[in-house]
Amino acid sequence: MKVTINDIAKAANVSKSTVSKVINNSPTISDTTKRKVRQVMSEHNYIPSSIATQLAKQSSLSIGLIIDMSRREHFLNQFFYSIIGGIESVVANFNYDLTIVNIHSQRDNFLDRFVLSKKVEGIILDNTLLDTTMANQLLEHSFPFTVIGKMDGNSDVHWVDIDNELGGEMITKHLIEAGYQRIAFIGGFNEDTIFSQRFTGYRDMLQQYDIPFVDNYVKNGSGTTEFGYESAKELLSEEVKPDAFICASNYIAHGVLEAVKEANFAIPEQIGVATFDNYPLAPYMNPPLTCLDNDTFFLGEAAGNLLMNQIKKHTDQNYQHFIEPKLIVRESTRKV
Amino acid sequence: MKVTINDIAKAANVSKSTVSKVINNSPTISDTTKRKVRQVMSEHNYIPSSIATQLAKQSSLSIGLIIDMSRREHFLNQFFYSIIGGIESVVANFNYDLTIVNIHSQRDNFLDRFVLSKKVEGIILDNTLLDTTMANQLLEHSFPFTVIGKMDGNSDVHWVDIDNELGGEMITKHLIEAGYQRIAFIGGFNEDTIFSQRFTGYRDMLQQYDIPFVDNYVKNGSGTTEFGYESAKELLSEEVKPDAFICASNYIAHGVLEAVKEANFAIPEQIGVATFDNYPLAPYMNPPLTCLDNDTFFLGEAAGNLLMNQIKKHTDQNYQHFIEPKLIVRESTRKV
DNA sequence: TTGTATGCGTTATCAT
DNA sequence: ATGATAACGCATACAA
Repeated sequence: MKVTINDIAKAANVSKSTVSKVINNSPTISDTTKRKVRQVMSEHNYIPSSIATQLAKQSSLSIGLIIDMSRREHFLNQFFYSIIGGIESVVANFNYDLTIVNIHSQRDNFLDRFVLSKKVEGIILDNTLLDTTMANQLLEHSFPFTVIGKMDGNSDVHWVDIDNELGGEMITKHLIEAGYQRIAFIGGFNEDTIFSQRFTGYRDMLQQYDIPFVDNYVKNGSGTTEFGYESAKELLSEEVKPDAFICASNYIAHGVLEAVKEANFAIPEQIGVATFDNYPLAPYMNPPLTCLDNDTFFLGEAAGNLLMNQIKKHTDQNYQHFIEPKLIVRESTRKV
Repeated sequence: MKVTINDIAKAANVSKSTVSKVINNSPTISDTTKRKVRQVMSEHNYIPSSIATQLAKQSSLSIGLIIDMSRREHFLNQFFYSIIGGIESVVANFNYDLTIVNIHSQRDNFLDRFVLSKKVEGIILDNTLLDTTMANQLLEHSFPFTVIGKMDGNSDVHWVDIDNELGGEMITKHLIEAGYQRIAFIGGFNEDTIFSQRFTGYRDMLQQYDIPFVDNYVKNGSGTTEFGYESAKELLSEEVKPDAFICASNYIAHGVLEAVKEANFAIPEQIGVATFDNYPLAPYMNPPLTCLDNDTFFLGEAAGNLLMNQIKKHTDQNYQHFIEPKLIVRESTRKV
């Protein structure tokens, strides 16, 4: 049933090294032989064993994307599909493919399972999955890896990240220039890097415009609709209300929208609302929401390129870089 | 730098077959030897080569999930993450892992690339990616595969699907029992299997309740917010308006909601709105939307089990089955 | 241009 | 309980 290179060699009356050379289209084989062998191969429905090739070439031709499926709420989850698409689009050019590696237990040693066992030739993971120790281990083994998300502390680590700080600046600047004066920031927890980076951008931009930073206008909490609703409601009942809200997530934005409408303020005339992370329904909210858009397909591409360059030993002049978000202005912040 | 089973054998003063047996925890090796060898292995930081093991065992320990990334709009994409989670959760139990295989060109022969080359031991794909010819080819090779989505025509094909027809029935029945009489169905194109199955359920349930089927109450078109909006607006301006809308997608639902509010009808008192495919923001719409919920993690699990049973040659009594959707009743259809 | 021999790093069979 | 040796299916250096 199973047909190997030997069967082809016999059937074609050549040696198996000749067959191998035909498979790899070696220039040292005559065209007539190639034709003959190929003929036999297709007659016998022969496809070389990928595993045997891997062993002989000492290369698995696949890379791993490490994820932690248990964290359902993770920022990257919603963009999983497009990130994978981006990664795949580049590794496919090298005939590599992509293995999804889920981390199961706390100390799931995917390093052993995939890296040292040579099951994959490189990995992509996000910065929450990698501490400095592991990064150094990988570097010692000179095992190719790329991090999604900024990594501090080691200038040899290849990473690509969305520029969340810039994003925070952009969205804040937009609101200021649109004419809003008292901008609230309804966000997540400080421990969340993405949140705190965005928050930093917000804070810096206020300063740049000499707008006083009001401690009370910043709400920390879970990224839920309820939290958005409660926060906005609370702020709107104060003496000096905010006139704009920056929401750390769409859920929060929904809650804020509800609260603002309930309090009978007009959006965007009286209150502006902007949110991070554009999503398909954002243009169809009432009013359509101004968002920051992240090109996560491109993020995946960038990560893929960074990794393949390491694998192929191409030098990469710039292996730590940010991807700029894009501001999509919609009705919800068109004050004028 | 690279340490193999031979190095361990020498260092431990045993033969490499002994080392191999220790690796595989063979009962024929004495505990003392095991301890000794394991000691040496960890000292040398030795991890067996996955590729060599694969070749020797003739098993790649991995399965493939075939997808077509170019179809960004495909129904299953939004559930990609949870489907993968479901699949991974079962294959991981067998120490298998999951390779993402993107189909690039029209006639990308993933059959050669992955199936015949033995790069993976089984595949999961959706029914739009597989015609009867290919299914038969796979069956001939007795290559394990599982289809996501119903496959007609061959009783040997393993598949699992969401019961969309039942879903259509459930949502319709709910509306009828909630007191709505004239139920419109705003959907996609008839060529879309998912849509037509749901539509069939809708139609059947009307009949079951002796409610006349009004041709005009069914709108076919793209699943966009615009289409939902226009369709609802049109229907609401008729003499005998519908008093409920079933929406084929969340985008459509958004459009319908807008149109209904604009026409100043009260939801759910005057008009009921229900939609397929529960999504995170559905509970936070205004009003919260009644949805049909599909457990896509479970769908992935089911597909994984169906596949692993084939690979492990466990007989599966029931290898074609539906997953029941769940109706989540929210404010938008609470007429009374 | 083609063939021979050997290696890739394991597992498995059969002795011992 | 352990070891020698032959697979596993291909690639490649070197010889012819």
